[in-house]
Amino acid sequence: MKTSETGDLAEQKPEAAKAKTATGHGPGRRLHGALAHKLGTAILSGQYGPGDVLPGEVAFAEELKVSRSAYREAIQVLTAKGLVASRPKAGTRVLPRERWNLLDPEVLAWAFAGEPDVGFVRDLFELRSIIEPAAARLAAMRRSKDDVRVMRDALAAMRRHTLTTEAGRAADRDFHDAILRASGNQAMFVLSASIGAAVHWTTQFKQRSRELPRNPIPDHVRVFDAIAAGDADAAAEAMGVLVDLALEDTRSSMQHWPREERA
Amino acid sequence: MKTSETGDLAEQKPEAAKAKTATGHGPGRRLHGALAHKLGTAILSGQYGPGDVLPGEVAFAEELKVSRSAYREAIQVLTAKGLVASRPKAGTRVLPRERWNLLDPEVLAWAFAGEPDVGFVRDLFELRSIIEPAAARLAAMRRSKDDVRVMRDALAAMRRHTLTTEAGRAADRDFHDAILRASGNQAMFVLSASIGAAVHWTTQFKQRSRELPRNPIPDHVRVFDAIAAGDADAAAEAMGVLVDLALEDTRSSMQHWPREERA
DNA sequence: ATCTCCTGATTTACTCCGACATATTATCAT
DNA sequence: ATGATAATATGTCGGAGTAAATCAGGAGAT
Repeated sequence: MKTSETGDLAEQKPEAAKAKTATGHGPGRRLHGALAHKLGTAILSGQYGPGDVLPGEVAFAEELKVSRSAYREAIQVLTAKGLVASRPKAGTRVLPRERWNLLDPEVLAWAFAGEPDVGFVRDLFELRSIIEPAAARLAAMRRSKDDVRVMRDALAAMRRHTLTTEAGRAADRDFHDAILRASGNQAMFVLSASIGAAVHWTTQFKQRSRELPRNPIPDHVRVFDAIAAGDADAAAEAMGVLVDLALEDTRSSMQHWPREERA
Repeated sequence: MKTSETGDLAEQKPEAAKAKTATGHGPGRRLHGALAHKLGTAILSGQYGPGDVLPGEVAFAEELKVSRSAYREAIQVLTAKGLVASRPKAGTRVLPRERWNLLDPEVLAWAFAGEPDVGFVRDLFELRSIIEPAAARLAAMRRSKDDVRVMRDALAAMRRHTLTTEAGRAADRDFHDAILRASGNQAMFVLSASIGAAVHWTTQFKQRSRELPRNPIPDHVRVFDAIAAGDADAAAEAMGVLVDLALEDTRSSMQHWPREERA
């Protein structure tokens, strides 16, 4: 992959892919970034639960073989994402889940780094089933010619590569991204980063379990046609079907899909 | 609750409100937190636009009269929220708006710290008009007795204090929070922090311009009754009306509401 | 002569270290 | 039980050294 979630800037640069972007010296990111990833996944995986208090700065930093500065910067990242909070004397403790910015792309990545919580995946799809049809409706009303072109290109790329390849999955993300962008709503487009991540991870899951049982192209074509034609109701309807089918595929590929009741 | 956006931990503590939470020694938060706020608002207000590169660490830290440690920790916070990215030699530059986590509660607070962008407010209400009716629908199907009780209490508090008081606005937030929570969807509840912030700031706006022209209680009662009765369609419908009315009020209180076209 | 590619030099962020300041909790005396 | 006091962990500071990426220069090929 071309580093999709690792925070890289300078995308205005035409191309400088030296193919050896992964320096390989252990942490690809900077040290504090790698630390934040390590601690973030530890928290998301439940290794440190809400209310738990982490070891003291000096002790923990020494245990992790990093300086206090690097450790503190990592903690600031986690604090910014609502995972932990620090106070003098009281130490650094993990906040209740309600405070976590679960829709933050990086947090989402951490959540899917290990075995993802099936309940959370269900919630994400439920959110998709609400957001994306509405976005498709707005996109049908507001899309520009440029939006349509991007969607058409992404669709063609999907057809060419199929979802079995990374390029195909990237095209899938591009397609959904283009719709969110065409909705003309900044706040909604921000969710595309979150939803895109969710789609990415779950698609990977489907991939892992078995061959794709369904050809996703026709569903996408229906959505595209409706948006291109400016038919808002049809776009929303088609997108609703698409998400439902994706949910169905994901559900069947996850062993036991619980209908857990909320506590 | 007091201190809605200031990151306080230890809410499990029964009560330790010393009433002097605002220490008053200038920055209420820690220094790096105050710095992040300062820089964040500067970026959100457009003082530093996307692509701009900030002064070097040493120079900027000295100019701000803080140590490089504090400055760097603040930058890590901004980086975690997608506002900036740093690279050796290249410096620290502001990322394009698309990368900003605009739904992060803290970022939202920074966005509303100055004169808020009317287009962005419109987008937030549009998002509300999509999320909240859907959440109300789910809440009608899944609400527990406890959820209903919380909503009833919040409604009573709203009636008692009215939206002219801070307590009343807090009750309003609690009401909407309770609905999002009752939806039984973690991902959706996370949005309540964002939506709640948006409601808070816009309500404050309405307050600033003139007396509330409309009594919000009846709308809320209709939503509550439908959820309590378990009528999903009625709940979604009532919530849709509520958001539309709130949008109408906000629109009329902002001088010129542009129907700007997207670039 | 122009362009490409490689090489090195400079600038900048990154990491580390040790010390002090501050805030909060816990302890102890009243 | 209440207040002052001490202990402890986070917060802040300043400097030194490392690693990395960009820019400039030069050798080579077109």
